[in-house]
Amino acid sequence: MAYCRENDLPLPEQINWAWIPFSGHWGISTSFFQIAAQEARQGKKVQVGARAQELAQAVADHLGTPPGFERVEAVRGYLNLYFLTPEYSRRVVDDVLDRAADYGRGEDRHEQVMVEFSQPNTHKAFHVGHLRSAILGDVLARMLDFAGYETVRANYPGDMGLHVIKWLWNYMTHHRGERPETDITAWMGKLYAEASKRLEEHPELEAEVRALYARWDRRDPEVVALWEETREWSLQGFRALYEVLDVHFDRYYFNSQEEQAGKRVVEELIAKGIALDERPEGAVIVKLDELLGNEKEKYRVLVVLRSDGTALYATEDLALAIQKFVDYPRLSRSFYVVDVRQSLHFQQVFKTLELAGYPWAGRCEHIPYELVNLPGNVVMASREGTVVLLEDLIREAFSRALEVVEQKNPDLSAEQKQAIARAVGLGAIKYPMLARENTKIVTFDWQAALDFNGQAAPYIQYAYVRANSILRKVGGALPAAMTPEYELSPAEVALIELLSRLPNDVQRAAEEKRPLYIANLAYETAKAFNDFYNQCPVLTADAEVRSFRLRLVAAARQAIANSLALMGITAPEAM
RNA sequence: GCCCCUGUAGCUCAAUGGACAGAGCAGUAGCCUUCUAAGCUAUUGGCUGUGAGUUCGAAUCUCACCAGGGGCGCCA
Repeated sequence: MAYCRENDLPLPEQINWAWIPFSGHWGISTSFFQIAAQEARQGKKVQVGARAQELAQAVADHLGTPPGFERVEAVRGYLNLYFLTPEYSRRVVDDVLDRAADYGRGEDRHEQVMVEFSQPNTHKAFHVGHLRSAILGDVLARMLDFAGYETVRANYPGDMGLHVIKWLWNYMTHHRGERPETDITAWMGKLYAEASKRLEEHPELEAEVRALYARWDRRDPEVVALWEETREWSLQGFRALYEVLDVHFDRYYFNSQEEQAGKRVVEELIAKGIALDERPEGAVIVKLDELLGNEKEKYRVLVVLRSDGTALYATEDLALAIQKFVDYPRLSRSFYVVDVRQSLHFQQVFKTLELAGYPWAGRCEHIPYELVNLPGNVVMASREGTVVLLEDLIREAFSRALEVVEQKNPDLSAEQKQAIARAVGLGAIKYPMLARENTKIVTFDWQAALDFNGQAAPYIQYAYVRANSILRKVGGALPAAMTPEYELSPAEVALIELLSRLPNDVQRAAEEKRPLYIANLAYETAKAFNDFYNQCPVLTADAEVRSFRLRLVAAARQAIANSLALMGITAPEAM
């Protein structure tokens, strides 16, 4: 800046510093293309590339080598400032070790946010397609919490609807008195699929289902009692699965509880002139584009109540959105992790609430994600039988991981092997759902899901294990904080640089709701560690080198553990 | 008809508007008396769907088109 002023050059609005994008080199860089381009526009006859390099060189000469930096160079229009590696290395390693499990954690923002995710339907199976919302939502909540937000995790099971009535009908007519044994959710799903099949084969039986729905509407005690009992079975099954997945919730909302409240909200909308009551010929609708004066259709029409007066999903969503802010008045954001097909629906609901005058409506946000399909772009649907049940996937992943650990490390105790198999199997399941854009379809196939090599969670866990193994061999306390006096190898510099990125990437991932950034960083850090592991002996190195490297290994282990924790993946002590 | 998402190596995916577009898998050739080989090294593989535009600079932003997927008044 000073140099520009002195030399009568156009001042850049701000200097954008970026990391030098070469591995093994560590520092910051900026470019001079903008200034050169500005000059060109002002009529000076300059060739932008060459002029940028000229400026970079001039500034490099002007700067000399500022304190804290090792050297400064001008390359192809870029000005690169290389850190004084020993000092920065010490700072990063010390920081990681001092803050330990909190390394990467952001400052407390004094803001409360809610993440609603998972929304499983009771009386149905839990398949791999449902897994994405559970894992994505869980990790978003972990990231937001770690980034410094007070985070409320909410679940919203669909515990009433036609699917439940169908299930109850099938149970009452064919399974009365039966109870689920193990794999509750799979059993519930089986009965639901059976109900769908029966009704498909004998459409005349629909009348019985309708009659049962009417009994539910009257709150017939027998139906209500059976619903309550069987609903609890499903919820119990879900709790067991969440436990295995290490996914937890602070708050449960049920759509059965929002039904009446939703109807009251609709009454209010009608009274305010927002909703149009076309009953009995039509439904109760909100003509959003008309209300907003939009020329082109954008929000279209939201149906908020059926013509027969019964509630829809939208009815309940209106009530739920309100309920969340009643329960948590401080909420600065209310996130909905729901698949992308419901984007329009949520835009409509939030816009309707805004029109109704709820001041927080703009703080609701839908976080869309794409589906998990089967090869050939086949959508998972219980009715079609095109599903991979979560129970089956977990069982397969665990047993496959157990096989591998038996082979790799036969001397461990059976208990240890079980724990490792769980950690590895679960990691292998979660990672592929996190290491891609939310808006990209995940194609599930067994082979890829059970491949423990390459860019996958086990690779990252293995790096952790290797670091752990070195430190275990040494035992005792780490050497005291120190600045490395020897010349660090490129592998060491690259590793330290990656360790330093965690805090920044946590913020970025939380702001953009993209676990992908953490998944990538964790993998890259593990890769850098393996590189280091192969090139830089630790235990056999000279005393001073050994001491610093031990600290570096401990820091790497910590950073990897922290990013795995952010992804809800366990770091095993051995593998 | 309108709107949204996706299109990058044979396959699955990365890449704050910046420096030679990178990984994994698959293929090929190697590395275990040395901190765990679930690892590492080397090598093969690309007009980033097409065409314009903006910019000093585009996989990235804008527009048009092509291809695939999804959503659009009483399903959830």
